[in-house]
Amino acid sequence: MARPRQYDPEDLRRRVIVAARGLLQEGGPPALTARGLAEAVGVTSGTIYAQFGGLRGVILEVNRETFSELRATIEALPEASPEAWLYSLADAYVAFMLRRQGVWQALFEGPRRDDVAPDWYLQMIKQLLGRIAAPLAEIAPEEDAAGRAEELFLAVHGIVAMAAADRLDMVSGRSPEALAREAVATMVRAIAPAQS
Amino acid sequence: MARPRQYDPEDLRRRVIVAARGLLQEGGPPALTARGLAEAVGVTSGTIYAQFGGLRGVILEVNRETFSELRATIEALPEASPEAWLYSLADAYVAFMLRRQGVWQALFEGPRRDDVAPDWYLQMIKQLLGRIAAPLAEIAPEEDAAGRAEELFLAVHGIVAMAAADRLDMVSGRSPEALAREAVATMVRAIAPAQS
DNA sequence: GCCCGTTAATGAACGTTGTTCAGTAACATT
DNA sequence: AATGTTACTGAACAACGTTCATTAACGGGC
Repeated sequence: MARPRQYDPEDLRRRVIVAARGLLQEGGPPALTARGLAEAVGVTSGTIYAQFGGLRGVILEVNRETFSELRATIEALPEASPEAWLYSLADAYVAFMLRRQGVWQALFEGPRRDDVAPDWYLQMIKQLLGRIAAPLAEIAPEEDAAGRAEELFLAVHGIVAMAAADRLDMVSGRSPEALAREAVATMVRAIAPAQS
Repeated sequence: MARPRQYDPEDLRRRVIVAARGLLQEGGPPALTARGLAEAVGVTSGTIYAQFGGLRGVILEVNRETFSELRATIEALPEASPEAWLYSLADAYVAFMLRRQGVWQALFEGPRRDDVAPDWYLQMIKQLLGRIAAPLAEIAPEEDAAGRAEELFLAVHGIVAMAAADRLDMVSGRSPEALAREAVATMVRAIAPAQS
């Protein structure tokens, strides 16, 4: 009852997202333009608007995948003692960002003051915080693990955000990995029960 | 030997910077457009380009003032014990950002990968780090105060950056002030000599 | 007194951006 | 065959940063 789809919509979505990630990766957020993306995929910008509702929609889907991969990466971390696991999480988190700097920048770039974050955004963060809280609770049962997890996450976020913007060297000569590990160490030292 | 300046260049620079801060403050970085700024000041965009070399130049001057005010704010903090001073620094830092969210966002927005930060940028950060390191050194003389200062700064930066982007509520229900103070507390607890 | 060199400032233009939407093309149904 | 419905195009729009030919207005040289 209609013109047949020239592109399989599922396939098209995938190709758009892949192309968008490619553009972000090599040129950062400014490289992700509607026309450039359309050309890379082989359609016109109008088609992308029909499918995603705009560039923000595309970025949102890219971010969804990024978060999803981050979760998978974390789930795949080998089991270890609570403390050791926190270190490997810090390492993995930094490495994850470094391997996708351009895409990572899109995660935090330009959220306008009035747009609401989708639910899955919040859920992903909540899940990540839970993953941090668990080992902290084991290390120091009498501490507020959830609160400490927020704190540790934000500390590492500060490091990673600076590194993602290529500005970490303004603050420190150390590598983001070293700084992230130290943030973990500091938290552990602060909450570990005194072992006189 | 030439057309007289229609505007006192010094006065013009001031008016441009003030207007730019106003636009940033009420609409964030997207509100700072060449034409909008020119109209707000009462000149044409070409004049701004002649004086500042472009929008980046204007933002740079705004940032210089922001940094300068931040330094002044910190210098004006009342003397106190090392630990108490760190808390008031954390408070002042958060309050400073909250009172200038739009301007603050411009500090970290869109530095392209290839542009170098001016010297005074680095100097301001170095100075701030030094101000953090001094009380840390008093609290824990045997620690690497400079390294710890970097660490604490980055932890607070993570909090403040999230809050500046109106995204802190995705991570924590607590206020940025509370989180920043806790970051200080954690650092102090981690490095304070064991007092058993 | 007149002209001219020099500089300040304008504002029209260029290219690119996100976004929209009237068209067009192509199939399913009647 | 005619019609309805949908997918897709691509031209258009407004706004952006930026450039630069043009204009305006003065001091100094003849």
